[in-house]
Amino acid sequence: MTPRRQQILSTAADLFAARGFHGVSMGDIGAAVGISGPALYKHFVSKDDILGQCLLHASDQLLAGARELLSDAEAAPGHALEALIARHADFALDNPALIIVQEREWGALGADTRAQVRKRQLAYVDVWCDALRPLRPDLSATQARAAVQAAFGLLNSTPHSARIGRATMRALLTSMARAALLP
Amino acid sequence: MTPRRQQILSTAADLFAARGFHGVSMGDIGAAVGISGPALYKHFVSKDDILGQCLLHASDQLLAGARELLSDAEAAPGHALEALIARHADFALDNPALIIVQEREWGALGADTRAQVRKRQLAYVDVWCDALRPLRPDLSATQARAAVQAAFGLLNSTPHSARIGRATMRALLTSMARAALLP
DNA sequence: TCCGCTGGTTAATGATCGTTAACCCCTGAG
DNA sequence: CTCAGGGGTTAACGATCATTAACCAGCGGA
Repeated sequence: MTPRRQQILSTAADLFAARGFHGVSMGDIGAAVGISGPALYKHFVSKDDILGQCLLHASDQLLAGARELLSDAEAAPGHALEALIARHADFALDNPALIIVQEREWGALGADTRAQVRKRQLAYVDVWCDALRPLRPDLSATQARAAVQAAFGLLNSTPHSARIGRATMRALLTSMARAALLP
Repeated sequence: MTPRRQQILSTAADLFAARGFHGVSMGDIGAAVGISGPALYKHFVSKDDILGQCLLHASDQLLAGARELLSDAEAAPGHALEALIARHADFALDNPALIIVQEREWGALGADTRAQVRKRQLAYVDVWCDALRPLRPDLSATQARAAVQAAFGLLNSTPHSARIGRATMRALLTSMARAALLP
């Protein structure tokens, strides 16, 4: 991927996170990267395409990171969930815009792209559930999914309140998520 | 407030939650309540006014509910936080649209209305912090705020995953929030 | 009975938006 | 040297939107 494309995607994610997909115009995105409106069509086929690439990229990163963690040999069953929490917290702290856009704008996607993103998101939740259920045999499968989603909500609250140093916030979020998920 | 106004506000909140403020037209809102576009101006001065009333109503309900709880005599310092958690969980389960709109669209408000909503939200966070800090003297004031925001993220995750019975979800969310906030 | 208000209607206006068209400059390979 | 194509530009088109204008039906009180 050319650096221009990456710059556009990153800038667009920031704008989408701040004002919502429909609240950002092609002119806004272009201006934010120093070119002007229609020039974006040299890099993306449409505005929806830009959003789609943002979300595909985000869900890809999360899922790939989680899978990489689990295939790393030292996955003592107790440490898998701990590692997932830490990795997710880092991602949320480093990419607040992607976090916001991913949880907010998936409904604005075309059916095809939405299905692709949805598949990655479900697979990501599955990875978490596989790590959680051995530690929480009291939870049914659906309850485990709901608990994982709630933990995401906790970890993803980062963008809404960033008045604390990054390291402190990381420690706070990870310890809260651990306490919320483990009995 | 006339019932028509309430119907419009509730319907608009659902639409805003589903497609975002800029993704909903006045025609959409009108059609959803059985009247047509411009008729809405007989009840609200503008589209931004509709959003503003939604958010003012939501933040008012949350804050008033919390204050009512605390003024109820039996506020044993340990039970205040517990009651806040339960009340917030109920609100989130009963008004998912208001929860979504409140955390998503406050940036689309005019400066004046945004300030009013912001004041209520900050006051609401303060009520929580006052209930939390006696139980967690290890947290600084800013850390306590961040922890409370994270708990909101957890409790507000309801709309994103409602595949579980209401009672079960309520029990799960409240126990997770309690575990996340208390040592 | 008449009158004014409440809550509707459709048509029109002006702005904005996504997208396309037509054109241009630069640069690097042959 | 040339010349093709990548990456820009501005102008124009059609759609959609928020908002206003003009009009109208029903109804409660003088």
